[in-house]
Amino acid sequence: MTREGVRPNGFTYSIILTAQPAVSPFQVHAHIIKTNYEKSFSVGTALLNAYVKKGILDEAAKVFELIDEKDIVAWSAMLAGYAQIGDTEGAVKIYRQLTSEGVKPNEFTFSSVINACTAPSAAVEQGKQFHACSIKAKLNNALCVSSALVTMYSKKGNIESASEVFKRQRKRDLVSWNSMICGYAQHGHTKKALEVFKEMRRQDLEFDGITFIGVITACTHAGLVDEGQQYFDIMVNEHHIYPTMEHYSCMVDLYSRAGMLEKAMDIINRMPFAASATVWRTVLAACRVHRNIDLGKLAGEKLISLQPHDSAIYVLLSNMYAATGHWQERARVRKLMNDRKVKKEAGYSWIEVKNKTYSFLAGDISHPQSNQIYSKLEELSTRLKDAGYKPDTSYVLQDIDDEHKEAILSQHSERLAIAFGLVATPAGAPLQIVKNLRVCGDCHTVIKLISKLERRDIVVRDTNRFHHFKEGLCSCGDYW
DNA sequence: ATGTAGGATC
Repeated sequence: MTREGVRPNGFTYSIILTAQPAVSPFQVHAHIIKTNYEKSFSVGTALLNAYVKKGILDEAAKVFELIDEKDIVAWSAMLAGYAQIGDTEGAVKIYRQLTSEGVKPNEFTFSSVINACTAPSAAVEQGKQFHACSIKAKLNNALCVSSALVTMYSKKGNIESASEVFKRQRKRDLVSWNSMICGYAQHGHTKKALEVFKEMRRQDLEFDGITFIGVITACTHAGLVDEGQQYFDIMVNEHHIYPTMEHYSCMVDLYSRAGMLEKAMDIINRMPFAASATVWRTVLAACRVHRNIDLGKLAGEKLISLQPHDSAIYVLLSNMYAATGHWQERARVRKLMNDRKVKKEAGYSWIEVKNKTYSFLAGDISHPQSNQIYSKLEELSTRLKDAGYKPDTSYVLQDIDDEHKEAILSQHSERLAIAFGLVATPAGAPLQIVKNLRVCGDCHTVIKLISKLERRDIVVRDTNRFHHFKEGLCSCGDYW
């Protein structure tokens, strides 16, 4: 077109920027600058969105700034960019700017800003506030807003509100149903997840691959191995949905978590893809739990070759060697880690108290109320022991004496966060904790006891799922 | 004729 001397206009750029597979936004950007289309809101929005899809957010923000008259579509596109990278503060800032300039948010705006509130570090209250705003704007019933709300509430640990939003929906589409199934699945509310699925069947609705990811995950979290396999078969044979890598990952997780590692390997060997890092990670984690050192070694080495800079892999592998007393192997992995300058990700826990988020590292003493936190932990320690608790030091994988191990356990980040929650909130108030790693077995035992001793409902979200602790028991039934 | 949205396993 340009060779024949036809000048592109705004439509040309918008169309080419949304073409699939995506073209390089940098290249088109150059043409846009040359022909002076940077200020156009439609071209600018398409361009910034192209940068967002590539994850280049600062470039997207620069493009956004240059748009002359930013309409709600341009604002929403920028907001969606921040939401996509999980930058809650950036998204909230954009929302405030657009409303203060008198621009009226639409359903896309709310859907994105609520989506931005699903980030682990975002305060639960934040999402709730945008829910309220969407009600005021009469946009809360839009499909994309409702499903964003269901996902936000369930990811923030509030499955009751998620299901409330879902129940009140008069109109639903596939995404609405999938959001609810996946929410229940992540909370380990297997029965409810399957009930929602059954309701879809009763109404003769269409499913897609994501529906079954939710359903199989629900089975995984309850150890329903046969049922999980049945749903996979139904998906393939009755609904002719072609399983993706993600489905095979779920199946490998289903079997390996239940300790059926041979069956898991069978799937890996027979699936039509090379196993992804996710698959091997699942296997490795299960090998650590079920103490299968040979397979763990295989999975660990595969993983290290696939992702040589992922610290979590080295940690899992070295922990497995430590847990089985293979100290030489453990030293080898640690050395590899040092040689490659791979640093372990620190374990963090967050707790929200009065709309503020507090974060804790293991052994953290930086909090202003540190003294109170540690004396609460002391007090709890005595009461826990009276209640029959014995620390399980096998979760401490340093080669040190038992007394030190107990001290390390007692200062895990989730315990500090809970102790702070106990002293900083009124008696009986529920606590919500978020953790960036998996909760350890000993902490799991302790939190169950604390929920009983202190009469508190405690919800812990780790990297895998939610644990609802209540009256000495956990919703996961000790299977996670 | 063009630009913005929600649901996925580790």
